[in-house]
Amino acid sequence: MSNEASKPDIEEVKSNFIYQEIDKDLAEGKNEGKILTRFPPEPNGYLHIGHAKSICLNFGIARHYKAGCNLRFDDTNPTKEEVEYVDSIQEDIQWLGFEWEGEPKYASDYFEQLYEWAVLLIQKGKAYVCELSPEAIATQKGTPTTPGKESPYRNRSVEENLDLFARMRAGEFKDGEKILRAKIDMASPNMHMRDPLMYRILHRHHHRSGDQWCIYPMYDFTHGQSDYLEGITHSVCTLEFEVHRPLYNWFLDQILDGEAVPVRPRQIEFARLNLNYTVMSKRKLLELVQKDIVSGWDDPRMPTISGLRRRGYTPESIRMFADKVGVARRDNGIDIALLEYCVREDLNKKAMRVNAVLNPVKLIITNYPEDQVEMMETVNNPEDESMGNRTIPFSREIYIEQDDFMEDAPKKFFRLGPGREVRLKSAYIIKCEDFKKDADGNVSEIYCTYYPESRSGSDTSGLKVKGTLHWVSAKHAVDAEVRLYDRLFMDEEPDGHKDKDFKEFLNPESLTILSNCKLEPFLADVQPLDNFQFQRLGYFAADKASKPDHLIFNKTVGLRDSWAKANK
RNA sequence: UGUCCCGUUGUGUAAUGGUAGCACAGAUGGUUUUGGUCCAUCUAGUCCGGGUUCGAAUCCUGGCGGGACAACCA
Repeated sequence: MSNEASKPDIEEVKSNFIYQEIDKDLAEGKNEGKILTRFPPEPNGYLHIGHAKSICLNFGIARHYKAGCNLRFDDTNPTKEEVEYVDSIQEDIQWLGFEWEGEPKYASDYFEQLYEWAVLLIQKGKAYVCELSPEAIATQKGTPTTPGKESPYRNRSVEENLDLFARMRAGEFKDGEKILRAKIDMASPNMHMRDPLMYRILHRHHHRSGDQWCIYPMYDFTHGQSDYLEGITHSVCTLEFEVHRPLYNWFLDQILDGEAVPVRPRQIEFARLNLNYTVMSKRKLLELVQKDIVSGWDDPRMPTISGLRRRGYTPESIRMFADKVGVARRDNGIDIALLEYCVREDLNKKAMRVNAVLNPVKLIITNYPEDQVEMMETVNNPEDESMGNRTIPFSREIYIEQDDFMEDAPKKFFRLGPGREVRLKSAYIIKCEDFKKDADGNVSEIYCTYYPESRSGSDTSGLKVKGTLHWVSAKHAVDAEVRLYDRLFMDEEPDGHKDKDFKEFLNPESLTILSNCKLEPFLADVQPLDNFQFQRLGYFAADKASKPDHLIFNKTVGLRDSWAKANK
């Protein structure tokens, strides 16, 4: 596998228990020393940050062992799956920096083989056609603490089962009329071994196989064999599939019938990622999309890969996050602050510093010549000298942030107020002489004088100030819309309440649109998804819909703000 | 009242019979033309009881607590 992720941009972690298990298998000489993993999404929604953990794990294992990782779509349910999802999943994986082995695989490619194996099981007396209704099967199945009852159809002859199953495939029956079940043990303590469904009738168009089939294999009858067919050595998945493992092994045992095979998949489970203040189920995310609670799967408030991308997260930051959350088997709840830390950490080194005033108030430097414009030199990124310098225009009238002025400021306030002095970043030190309020009592204009000898880079004034403000020259400013985001939910675990719907915890202020923002002219021709640090504010990325005549920026994450914290 | 899985600072995660470490979060101080970054310091943990052992987070055992499993979903 050769891909971007093979450049270790972060310390490679290989200490989790899955690596240790693989090392053991290798030491025992299993699978002829081969390693092949796989990422097996169902194309029924967009990928989210929880999938990113799995992707980084599976592709990361492949990278570590110089092996491959397959992408396989587990597309056995045509009622929920769509090509749009197939496409988005591929895009997201590639964006994250990974490359799968060969062509993408599809469980639907194995339908014919799976059908043959189903026939084999019937022939061996290990599967039968059942005609019970879903409700009847549910009651007959028992509960985790009480054994189930055998179906009256359980002991049909092999010939009758073969005939019925062939006619199921031929389309002689309606949806739900008949199913194929494995004949295992209705009293098993493991519910999945109580004669599980193998095939159901679904007269539905499939996104790949079209109308070729009207019976579709269940996931449980598909997954293990798909892994086997592809030669997957380590089938890494989340904990909820642990109880399925005996069933996968049972199917394979029946099919292999004692035959020694070079590679047999070994399933290893790990705990899924939980992030606080959000939900992480495709069903719930789909609901947010369908009910227009968010603008789509890639709404920047969504925990989807596409949402995070649009929000301004980088692939590196998400990989770093996956690395830091680790892999284990205990339930976990990750603090969203860790994700934010990762993106700040990455963007701090990469993002160009620019000036943007989100809530502007005009400031007039009364002793600065009316028509003078000076080009002030400023560093693009103090963390990376190679990013160089640029110049920004300075003039008599500028915009500063409303928050940077207080009429009656406390002693610890290092910004502007009557009689106070501050440095304008990359420009002069100014002193506030006066200000004006509008009819509503809001500060509408601030009047200052500047110290000509305090020019940035050649300051001979000897003046010392505590605060530095960002600013934008009024006549050179470009207008922009800036979208601020807060967490989508106000509760740490919105879907963790038994009697309350997760939507009750939606944060009504999760999106704030600022339409009167003033940016330095450099930002006039940005490309969608370009990352910047708006000096003193945070990291922002141009939205996918941003255009030169209507600039739109999304706030990725704010800078750490010890002033705001101290004032809480 | 079944089977299986899991309990390490607030949150994650290491330590695989031998000094309980790291990261995030939190606190304090220093540097700073971003109240950012960076640097330094601090806070805080092996669920409980018994056993094995020179020695237990680790092995055994009994509790307690949490999770998964009863879709013609994956």
